[in-house]
Amino acid sequence: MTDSAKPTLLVVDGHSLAYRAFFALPVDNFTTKDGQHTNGIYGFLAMLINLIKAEKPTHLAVAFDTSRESFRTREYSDYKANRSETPSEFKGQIPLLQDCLAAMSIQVLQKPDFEADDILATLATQGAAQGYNVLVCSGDRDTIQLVTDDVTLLYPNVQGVSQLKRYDTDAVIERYGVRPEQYPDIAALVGETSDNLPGVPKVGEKTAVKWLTQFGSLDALLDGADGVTGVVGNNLREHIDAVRRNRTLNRLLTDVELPVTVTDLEVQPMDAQAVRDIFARLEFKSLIPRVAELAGIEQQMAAVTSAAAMLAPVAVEPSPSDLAAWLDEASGEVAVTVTVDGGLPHRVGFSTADASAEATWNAEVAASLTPWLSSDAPKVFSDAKSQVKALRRAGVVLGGLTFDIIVAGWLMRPSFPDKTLAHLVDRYLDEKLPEADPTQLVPETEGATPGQLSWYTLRVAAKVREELAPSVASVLHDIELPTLQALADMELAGVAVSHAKLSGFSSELAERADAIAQDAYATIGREVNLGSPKQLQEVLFEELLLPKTRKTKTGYSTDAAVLADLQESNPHPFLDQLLQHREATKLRQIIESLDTAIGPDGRVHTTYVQTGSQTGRLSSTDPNLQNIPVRTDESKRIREAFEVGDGYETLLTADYSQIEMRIMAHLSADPGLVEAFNSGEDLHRFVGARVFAVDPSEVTPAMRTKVKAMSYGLVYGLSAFGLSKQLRIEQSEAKQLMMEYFARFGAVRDYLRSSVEQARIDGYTETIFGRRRPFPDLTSPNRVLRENAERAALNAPIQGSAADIMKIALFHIHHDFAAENLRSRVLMQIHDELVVEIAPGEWDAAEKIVRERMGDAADLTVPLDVQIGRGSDWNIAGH
DNA sequence: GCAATTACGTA
DNA sequence: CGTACGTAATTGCC
Repeated sequence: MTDSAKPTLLVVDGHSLAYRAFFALPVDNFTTKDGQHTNGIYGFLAMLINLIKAEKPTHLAVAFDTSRESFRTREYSDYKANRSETPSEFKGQIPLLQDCLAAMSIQVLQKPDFEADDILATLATQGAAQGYNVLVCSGDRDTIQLVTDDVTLLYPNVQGVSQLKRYDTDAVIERYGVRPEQYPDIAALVGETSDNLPGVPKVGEKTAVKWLTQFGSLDALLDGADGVTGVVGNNLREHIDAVRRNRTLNRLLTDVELPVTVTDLEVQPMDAQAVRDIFARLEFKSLIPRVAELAGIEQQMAAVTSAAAMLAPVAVEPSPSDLAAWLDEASGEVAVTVTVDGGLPHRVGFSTADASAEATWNAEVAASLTPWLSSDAPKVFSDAKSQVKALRRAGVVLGGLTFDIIVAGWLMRPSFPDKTLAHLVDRYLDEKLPEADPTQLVPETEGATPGQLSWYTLRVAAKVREELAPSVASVLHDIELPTLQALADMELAGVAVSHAKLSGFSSELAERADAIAQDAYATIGREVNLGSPKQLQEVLFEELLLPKTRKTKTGYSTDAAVLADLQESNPHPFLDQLLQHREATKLRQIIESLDTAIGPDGRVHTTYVQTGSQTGRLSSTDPNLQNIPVRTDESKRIREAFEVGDGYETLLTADYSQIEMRIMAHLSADPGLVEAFNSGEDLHRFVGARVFAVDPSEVTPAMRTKVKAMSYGLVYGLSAFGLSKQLRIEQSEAKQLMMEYFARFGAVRDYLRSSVEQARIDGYTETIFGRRRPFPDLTSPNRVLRENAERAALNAPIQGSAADIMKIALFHIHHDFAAENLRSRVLMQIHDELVVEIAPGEWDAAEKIVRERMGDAADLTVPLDVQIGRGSDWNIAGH
């Protein structure tokens, strides 16, 4: 029992426990999508969390070995020499584990030349002397010697680390028959196989205990060794030096000099955001709430000493005219929050540095506030787009949008999911946004009102601005905020989709899928769920006995590439039937989701997620209009359902051709590639002619396919292995192709190399327009993480610059259409393509704007080529 | 009911 | 062992 009046010090041997967890947990179940093994980290943290929860330590530290070498190996070179090489899968986990502990504000201690247990011994001794209850958690038996009335050992059971056994003095006596301080004497006599310390032959615990009880101490035993009879007595006399050596080596040091004292180990509040970040990276979803629970306890404790968070002022609710007058007089920026109900404004709230006000949206409020809302008076929002849309539905065109904290937060940290005001309040203000609990009918806590939300928004904006690099700020103001307004209008406009065209096709595909399924069942003689990879594996690899394919986490892959390979090596009708079934059902899925998304206005309104990618691209959801099939004949029928809407004349599509390769030419300034784009020749033909040293007219389709794959692959960091795989050629041939390619376009390789190197130095990549993406993993000692980061870093400036260019073109077009009073409007953006709905009589004017704005969006050393199409539906217009 | 996994559509 | 996304179905866990 612990004395609750005393503080509790918990010291943990990180290395030995993580190592046990590593072997106890199946590595297959603990691997991130990046390939990082996490079983040791996970097992250790799960144990530590349970331990903290159960023991509630007031002071805490985790110690690590720095390497296998220590003063002990210098004294006895065979110490631990029999241990097998530490698996590399484990080694890489230790730095990540230490990152986790740092995020949890847990003190990590290690010291060259000493083992973790020496640090534990030193801290335990200090702690006990200073009146702490001390808990030592270690997987090394030598720590038994530390147990006293004040020091308890927590030792893992044989299996894993989930169960810890408590050793106090009585428990040690019960288990080993001697007092804790005598345990090293026993160990010295018996020896420790795991440390490569042989003891006295034929002497086990029983004999050792008997001797010690008989002689009273190890010294007395060794002095009186001549009096010990029998074979074991002879053995003892012969191995007396080994015993002395063992006893020296297994004595833990209690006077290691450390940079901290026990009082410095007081439990600190966790950095909640850092914990979430690193746990998310390691994909420890289930651990996050468990840590949060702990953090809650700690924050309560910490709150006693730290100042209470500022409380949001109660917003006043003035008359509409007073509110408008107050806004007009506001000197600086005003934060605005519009709550939306049924797509329309419901409540509006405003906050300046020193006051907040709010109102319920109605005709009178709308009339009073519209002039200010549509003016250039500076306004800050949190996630403006949905609010901009609501206002626009109410007839108000928002002006003066100068900051959006969600977009700005994303620009600074595009990889982190700070997608709500609450996240940002947490991260930048270190406060909790009051939120109503949606699971409770009568919430215990009130949610913040719009005025209060604005107050938080304004304060977050100030913090975010401080951290915003100038180049990123310019991306926000010059690209993202204008784009936001254009996106709002695109979403509101939607695109007309014909239910009639879709529903017929859908049932046709359903019938086809059904028929294929029946054939497939006949082929294999039973019914299976063709949508279940698990059941398919049984059929393919156990019943049809086809060769095993690429491994996945849960078995063997059955994806299309794998099935195509199988079909080639082991042709079987089932494979084809499965592929066809997949194709039909997938197509039907897409059609169905599209069909159900058609609104009462006959149009589909997607949502563009402006913060949806790490590179600067948009993403599209509910439904995703950026992955509508295009490659096959069947998919054309889907695009035919995207029609010009009532009151409009035709659709226009405009796409950038080879924009990423053009950006590559610009950034690398490769003379060959620049010439390719300035020559007017087909890019792949031109490149093929150079690579294969033939005349452009002699470039065969096969040659063109190869250089095309190579060119596109470059942008993604493709390897010779990947290239050979894709082109189904020998790796040696792929290697040769890459050599020839770089011999002719060497500046491309130089650029790619130097851009990754620069990113390693800076810690981030930057697009032509200054958009940044951090890459902390470029310096990771973990090869998987590092190489993944290198490929992403290679791609980010190219994909990101293309996204910048498209956004610039988009908002310019949007702006020009309005400025020239055209009714024509942009409907969709598919990364390098725009779809525009042209009002009657406006083709020439609209086409000119689109062509010029896209062509002039960036000033590169190569031209931006824009392809324009026209037609009554997306399929026709897209040609 | 939720999360993980697999597969697949786009640029 | 190719970047960036979103969706849907199955499956296993809580």
